[in-house]
Amino acid sequence: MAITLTEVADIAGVSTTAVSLVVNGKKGVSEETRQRILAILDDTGYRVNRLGRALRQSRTGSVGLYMPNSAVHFGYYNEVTVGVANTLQQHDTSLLIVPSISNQPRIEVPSVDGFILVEPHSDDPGVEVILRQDLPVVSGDAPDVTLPDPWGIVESPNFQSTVEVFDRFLHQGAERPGLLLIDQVSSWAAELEKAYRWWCAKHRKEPRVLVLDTHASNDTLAGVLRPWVEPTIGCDAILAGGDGIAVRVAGILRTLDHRVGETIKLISGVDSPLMEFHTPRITAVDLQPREFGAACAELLISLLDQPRPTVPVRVPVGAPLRIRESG
Amino acid sequence: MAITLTEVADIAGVSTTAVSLVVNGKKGVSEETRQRILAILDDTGYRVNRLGRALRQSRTGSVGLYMPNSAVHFGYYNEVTVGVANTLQQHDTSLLIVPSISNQPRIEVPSVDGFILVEPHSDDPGVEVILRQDLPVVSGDAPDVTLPDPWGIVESPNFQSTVEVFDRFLHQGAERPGLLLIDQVSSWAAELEKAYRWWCAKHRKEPRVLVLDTHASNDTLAGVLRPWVEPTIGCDAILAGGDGIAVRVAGILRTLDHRVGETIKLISGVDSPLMEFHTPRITAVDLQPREFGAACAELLISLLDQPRPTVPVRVPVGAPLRIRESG
DNA sequence: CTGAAAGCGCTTACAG
DNA sequence: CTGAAAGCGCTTACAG
Repeated sequence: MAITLTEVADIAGVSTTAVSLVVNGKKGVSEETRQRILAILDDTGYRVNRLGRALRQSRTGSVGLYMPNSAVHFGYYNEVTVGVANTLQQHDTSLLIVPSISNQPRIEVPSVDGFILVEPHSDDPGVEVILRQDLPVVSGDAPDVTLPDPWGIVESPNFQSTVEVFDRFLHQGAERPGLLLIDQVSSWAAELEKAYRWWCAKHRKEPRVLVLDTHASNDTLAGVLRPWVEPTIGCDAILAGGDGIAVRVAGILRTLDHRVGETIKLISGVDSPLMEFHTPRITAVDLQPREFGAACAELLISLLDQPRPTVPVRVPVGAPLRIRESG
Repeated sequence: MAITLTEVADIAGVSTTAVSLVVNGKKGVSEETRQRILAILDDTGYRVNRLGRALRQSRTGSVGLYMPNSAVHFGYYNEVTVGVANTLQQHDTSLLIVPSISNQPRIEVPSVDGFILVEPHSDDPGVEVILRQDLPVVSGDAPDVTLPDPWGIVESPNFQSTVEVFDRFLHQGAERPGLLLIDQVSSWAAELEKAYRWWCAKHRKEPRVLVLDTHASNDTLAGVLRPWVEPTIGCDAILAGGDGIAVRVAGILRTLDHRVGETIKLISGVDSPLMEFHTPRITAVDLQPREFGAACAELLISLLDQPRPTVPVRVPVGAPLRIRESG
C-alpha cells in the first residue's frame, strides 16, 4: 500500500491542507513547514494518488486516443501515438487507447478529459460517437464535413504537398503523371485527389487516378497496373498515396519490366523507414508523424482549460518532401 | 455534467445502496424496486463514474502498456497493441500507454492495476522500473534473467520456429544457411541465435551469424552483405530476424545479382503485410501479434485477482510459418 | 500561516 | 429487502 497524503500529514504533525499545498507547489505554508513536509515527502516516497485528485477535481488527467481498425499498418499511426504519448507525459497527462468501437454492441467510451482522433474516416461510427460527446476533441486532419466539428484540427499541407510532387514530376520531364490511392474514405485521400485534379486542370493534363484494393493479391494488382503504366501511353510518374503502398507498387512495377526511378518515377505520399530502406530508395512526403502527434496533444491540452471555441482551432504541421532515388 | 448514482437514487426514491446493487447486477433488491431503478437508469442514461468506483475499490480499472522507443517500427508492436486493447475492452478495463521512460529525468509510472511489457529489452531502464514495482506484470517474451521475474510470461515458440525454418532450408537443398539479426538486446534475438547454433551443431554446419546495424545506409549494408552471400562460398539461405529487415535485405540482395527465392532463400523472422506485399512474397514466421497481445491481456486480467505466483505463469502462443515464394 | 471539514461518486459492511 | 453511514485519497473554500 502506498503512503497517503493523510499519513504524511500525520507524520509531519500538520494538516492535510498543508501537505496538499506543498505537493502542488502552491503558496500558503511557511518556508519552515514546507521544508519539513518536503523532507517527509521525500523520505516516504509519497506519490499522489491520481484517482483521489481526479475525483475531487472532476478531471481524470487522461485523454483518449481513438485507434481505428484500419489505419494501423506500417507504423504511421504508431509514430503518431509515440508523439502524442511523449507530449502528454510532459503535461502529466495519461494516454488511454480506445480501440475501434465499430463492432461493439454497446458503445462505451471511457471517461477522459478529451479525445484525439487521428485521420478520422467518414465511415467509422466510432468517430461520430466521439465527436458527438460534449468533450474537447482534437482531430488530426479534419473529419468529414457532415460530422460535428471538433474543437481543434491539426493539419498537414496535403494540397500543397501534392502540388509540389506533381510539379517535381513535371520538372523531371514526366508527361503523364498519375495518382494512386488505396480504397479509403479519409479526408487525406480526398485532398490528394482534389489537389491532383486541380493541378491537372492547370497544366491541361488528363487526370489518371487509380484506386487500388490493398486486399487484392500481387497478381491481381499487376493486372490492374499493367495497362495503367503501359510504356508510351500509360503513366510515367506516380504519386502513391497510402502508407506502405509505394513499396508494394515498386515491386509490382519491377515485374512489369519497369525500372523505378528511371523508366517510371515513383513518390510515396507517406514516408517511413521502409522508403529509406527500399532499393531504390523511395522519395516520399514526410508527414512527420511524431510532430503531428505532438501537435495534436499540445492543442488538446491547451483546449482543455477553455470553453469550446466557436470555430475549430487549426494548427498546421509541415510535410517536407524527402528526395531519394525513385522520383 | 453526467448524472450520478445519488441523483438516480433521489429520483427513484431509494437509497444509493439499492441503485449501486442494481447497477452492478448484485442481489439484495426486490424485483419490483429493481425494475423501477432499471427504468430510471435507462431514462437518464446513467453511466458509472469510473473514478468514484476506482477510488472506492482501490483499483483503477486500467492497465499500462509500456511503449519502448525501439520496437515501434513496421507495425508489429501496433498489432500487439490492438490485440491488447480489444481484449481489455472486453474485460471493461482501460489501456494506458506508458511511453519509454529511458530519457525521463523523473521516472514516474501512472497508477494502474497491472502492466504489460512487450518484448522487453535488457538495456531499457524503464523495464526494470516496472518490474521492480509491486504490481502484476505480464511480459511478452521473457525479460532478461538478471531482472526481477514478472508474474506472467506469454511466449512464442522461438526456438522451435527457428529450427523449423532451418530444417526447411535444409530440405530445400541449402548448404550454407545463415542467420541475420539486427543489433538488439531482446531475448527474442537471443533465442533465435541459440536455436540456430544448436541446429548448426546438430547438422555439423558452420554457424554464419551476421548482425546488421539498421541505421546504416543501403550501400554500407550491401558492402557487409556482399561477402556474406558470395555465390558458392557464402550463405545460400537466410533467416532474417527483425521486423521489416527481410524486405530491406531482399532489395539489397537484388542489387548483388541474387534472385530471392531462386539463387538464395530468404525467410523473415517476423511476418507482416509487407511480406505478403513484397515481390516475390516473403516466407515468414507469423508471430500472430494480435493473438499474442490478446494472450498478454488475458493473462494479466487473470493475475489481477490472485496473489503473486511463486514462479511466473507461462502461456504459449503459436507462430506458424507462412510459406510464400522467397524460401 | 494553519487546520477542521466538506465533498468529488462510488461501494460495502452494518443495523433495522 | 432496505437505508444511513463510513470511507477510498484528494483539494479547497472557510474560519481562526
